[in-house]
Amino acid sequence: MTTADGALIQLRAWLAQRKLPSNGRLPPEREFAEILGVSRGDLRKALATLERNGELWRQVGKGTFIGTKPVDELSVVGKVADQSNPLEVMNARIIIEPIICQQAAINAASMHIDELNRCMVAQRAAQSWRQYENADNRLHRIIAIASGNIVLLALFDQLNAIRRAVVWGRLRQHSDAPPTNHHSFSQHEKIIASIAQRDPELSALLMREHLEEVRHNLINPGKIASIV
Amino acid sequence: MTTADGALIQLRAWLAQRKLPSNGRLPPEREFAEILGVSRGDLRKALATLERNGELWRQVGKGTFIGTKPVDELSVVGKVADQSNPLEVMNARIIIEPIICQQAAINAASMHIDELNRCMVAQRAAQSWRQYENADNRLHRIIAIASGNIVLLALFDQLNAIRRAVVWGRLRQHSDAPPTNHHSFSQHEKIIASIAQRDPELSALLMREHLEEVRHNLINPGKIASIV
DNA sequence: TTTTTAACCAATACAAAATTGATCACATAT
DNA sequence: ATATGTGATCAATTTTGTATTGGTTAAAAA
Repeated sequence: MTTADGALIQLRAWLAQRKLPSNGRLPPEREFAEILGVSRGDLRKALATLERNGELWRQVGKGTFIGTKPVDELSVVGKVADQSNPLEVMNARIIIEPIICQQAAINAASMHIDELNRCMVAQRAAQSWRQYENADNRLHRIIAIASGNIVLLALFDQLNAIRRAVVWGRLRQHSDAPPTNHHSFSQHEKIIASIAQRDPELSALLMREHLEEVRHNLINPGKIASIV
Repeated sequence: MTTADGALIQLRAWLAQRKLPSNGRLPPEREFAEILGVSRGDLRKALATLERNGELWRQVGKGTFIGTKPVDELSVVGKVADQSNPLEVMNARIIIEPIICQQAAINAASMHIDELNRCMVAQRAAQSWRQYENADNRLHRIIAIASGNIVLLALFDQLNAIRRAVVWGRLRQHSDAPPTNHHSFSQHEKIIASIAQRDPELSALLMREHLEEVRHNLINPGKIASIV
C-alpha cells in the first residue's frame, strides 16, 4: 500500500466522522493536508479519486465541495456565447427547432395559426431589416409557444438569447433596406401550412430544411448573410 | 423649435456619422452633453425619445447602448418552474434528450465513453439514493457534453435547472437505501453501448424509451417514484 | 527512483473605489 | 412666472486591487 492509498483512507474516515458545513465545502488543500497529516500531493490524489467518482468537485479559486457541481444557471448566456460561435449555434437550432415545430403541429391552437399568419403579413410588409428580423423572431417564437410546453418555450428563449449574444458585436453590415428574400417567405408559409394541417413530421422536415438553408447562407456569405 | 428638439437632431446626426464601438455603447451622459454642445437635460430628453422608439436602451451604472435591450435570462428558471409541473418537464426531456443523445453517438470521444462507463460503476456501487442520483445526473450530463455542442449542453443544463426547481419541495420520500432499480441500469448500459458503437438512431430510441419508462413511473407512483 | 516540499500560475472571491443613469433642488434667464 | 440649465445626491454597476485556492512544475529530500 502506497502512502497515497493511506491518504485516501484517512480522507474517507475524516469525511465519515466530520459533519460538513452546509455548503459542503471542505478545508483548502494546504490546511487539509496538515489536518490529515499527509502531503498535499497525496491528498490531491485522494481528492482526484473521489472527484472521478463524482463524490465531490473542485474549482480553482473556489474550493473543494462535496456532491455534484451546481450548474450556474445565471449569466450562462454570456459564458456560452464566449465559448461558442455562430455555426455551432446554428447547428443547435437545426437540432432543436424542428422538434419544437413538430410539437407545434401536434398542439397548436387555431389562435396560434392566426398569429403565425399575421407574422407573415408583417414580414412581407417590412420596410427595414430591423422590422423584418423582428417579425421573423416573433414567428419562430410563436411556433415555440404553440408547442404547448412552457419548458420547451423556455429552452427556445435560452437558445435565442445565446444566438443574440454570439452574433452580438459581429459584423451586421446588412443595409437598412427591406430584404428581398422571398424564398424564405415561401419556406415560412409552407411551415405554417404544415402546422395548420397537423402534419408533425412534415413540419419538422420543413423547419429543418429552412434552417439548413439559413446555415448554408451563413457559411457561404453571398447576397444574404443574415441569420434568419 | 425648442432646444430639446435641436438636441435630438444633433444626436441623430452624431449617430449617423460616428462609428460606434462593437458593443454599441455611446459616451456617458455628462461627456456626451459636452461633445454635442447641449445641456444634459436636453440630451436626456433626446435619448428618452430614441429609447421610446426602441432604438437604444439605458441602464443605471451601465450606460446607454444602441439596439434592443438583451433579455434578462436571470431567474427565468424560477418563473418557468412556477408555471410548469413535473410531467411537462418530463415531456420536454423526452423531446430534447434523445436528440442530444443522438448527437453524442455521432460526436462522442473515447474519453467520454470511458467517463460514462465510470458513471455506471459509480451508480452500481452507490450506497445511498443521493449517490445514485448524483451518478445518474452525471451520466446524463456527460452525454450532453459528448454531443460536442456547447449550446446543446447549455440547453441541457437549463432543462436540468428547471427540473430541479420544479421537483424541489415535492414528494421525494424515497429512503436512503440504495435503489435496486436494475432495469434502469441495463437501460443506461444499452444507451452507452449504442453511443460507443456510433448508432445515432438507436441511441435516440433507447434514450426515449428510457425516459418514457421514467415518465411511466412518474405517473404511476409504484415502487419507484423518483425522477431518474 | 519516489516522495515531499516549495514556489509560482491562473481562476475566483471579496471589498473598496470609480463610473453612470436617474432624480431633485436651486439658481438663472427670458 | 415659467422654463431651462447647473450642481448635488442616490442607487446600480463596473472597475480595480488584494487575498485565497486549486493546478502545475521543479528542486530537494527520502
